[in-house]
Amino acid sequence: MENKAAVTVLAALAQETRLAIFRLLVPLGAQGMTVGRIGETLSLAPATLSFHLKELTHANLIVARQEGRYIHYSANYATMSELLGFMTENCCQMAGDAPPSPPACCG
Amino acid sequence: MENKAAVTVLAALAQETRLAIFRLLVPLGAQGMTVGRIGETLSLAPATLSFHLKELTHANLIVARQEGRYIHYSANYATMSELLGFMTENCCQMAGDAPPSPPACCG
DNA sequence: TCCATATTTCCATTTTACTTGAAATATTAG
DNA sequence: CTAATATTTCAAGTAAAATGGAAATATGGA
Repeated sequence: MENKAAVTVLAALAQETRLAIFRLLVPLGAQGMTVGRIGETLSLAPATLSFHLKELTHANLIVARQEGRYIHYSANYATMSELLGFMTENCCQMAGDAPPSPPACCG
Repeated sequence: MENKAAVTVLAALAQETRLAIFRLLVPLGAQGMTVGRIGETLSLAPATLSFHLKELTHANLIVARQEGRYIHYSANYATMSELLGFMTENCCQMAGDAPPSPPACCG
């Protein structure tokens, strides 16, 4: 993952409503949840919800799947994993330099 | 780390200039870098840089240390580590439910 | 003290993000 | 086809973030 892509993913998660949506979807696996039910659960106006779903989709953090007349959104674990990889990489690359002590995130 | 704190940290990193500042500081360990040199390195106007340093400081991602008439900023590994913990926790808590397959970020 | 330099604050401007009602689109059921 | 429901798009308003010039503050050196 590059810098720009990381900013996109971070920006998508850096918003209370979107983080709530993502966290709601994560435990549900590939089945996900319909737009309507997400809106009910989090008390969001349809247009507001649709806006945030588009943001998360654009960041590739969630994925849409049509089923009947409903659309299910589910978390995309791969992107989350890539972001974690990017951040860990940045956090730990300094170990090669001359740091006073290795950062905690490097285990 | 709670949801709200996570949003603050994510928002601090979800901006190209701030992510660049943070990534610049990470390999330097506790010594960090002066404001002036950060500004030179990234070609930032003093007011712009100061604004972003404040944002990163508020998120507790960087720390200031005065040395002579210079101020050195350095990365705060602890916050980075907490954020990674928060995200991993969220990413992997679903393993207890009924997911089709464990997400990649859970190893 | 007085000067020079480093950094921040203030302020105004511009840009970008968020919200929501209403209209449009899409899909299924009858 | 028509009606009903799910979701998105449009448009317009409000709020928040980002930028940078100029002034203010702080620190060390002469």
